[in-house]
Amino acid sequence: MAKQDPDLSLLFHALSDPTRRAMLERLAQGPAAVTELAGPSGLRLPTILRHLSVLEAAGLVTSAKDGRVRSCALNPAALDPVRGWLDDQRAQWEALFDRLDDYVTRLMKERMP
Amino acid sequence: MAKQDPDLSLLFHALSDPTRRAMLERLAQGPAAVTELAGPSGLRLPTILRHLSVLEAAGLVTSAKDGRVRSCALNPAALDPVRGWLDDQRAQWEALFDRLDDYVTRLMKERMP
DNA sequence: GTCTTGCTTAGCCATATTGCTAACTATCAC
DNA sequence: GTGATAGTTAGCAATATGGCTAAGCAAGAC
Repeated sequence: MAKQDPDLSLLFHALSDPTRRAMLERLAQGPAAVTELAGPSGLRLPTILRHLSVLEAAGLVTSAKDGRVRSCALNPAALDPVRGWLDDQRAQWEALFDRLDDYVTRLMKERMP
Repeated sequence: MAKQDPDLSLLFHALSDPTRRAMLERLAQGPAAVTELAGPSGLRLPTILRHLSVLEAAGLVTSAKDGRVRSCALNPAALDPVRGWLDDQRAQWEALFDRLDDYVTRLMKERMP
């Protein structure tokens, strides 16, 4: 058990901050400039820029500069590993609970034949 | 855009650490004691205990002490908010790309009638 | 050119996170 | 009771995170 899946760590960490989730939700409405992304957050631009760099490092967002405006957009494929991990976990968890269920059922039969 | 969804922040933060994900994966095989949970990680018990408390704070794991052994188990419902958020995001992202697609299609038609 | 706008960089501060060791408590085996 | 086992608590150190201000730079407006 160790430091595998750095991607997942980056992704989950990027998603763990409400400001960053709000930025993603804003971008789900369409591309936006940095100032627009800061929007109603009340945070300063440098702060937003750091959050943006976290989102970019995780691959969730891409941005490009057009003139003096940086336009930011979602990278829709980026959440795939997250979904994959969640699906795997759920599958394993369900298998576990099925096993526990079987176990309990067997116990019941043994005790109440 | 603000500090809503403290649950989501706790959950994503709990999932952002590979050690904690490994602990969850171990628990997906069945309940385990703390020492067992530390297992091959090479980390000391106090460290594991802190990770455990993060997982419990996020609601992902429950534990109870039986004699001198603390037994830990998954809480399968805990990931639901995460799945919910991901599903919402995906739906919005798809809607966005459909809109962009329509837009491009319309542009093409206007230019190449 | 000059000014404004939009972003960027550098650097500071407070707090949180992640690891550790050392010392303690509580149970179980004998 | 004695001793081993399983957690637990307290506290330390290094680093990461999230916010800020101040100062800089580049593009567009005039």
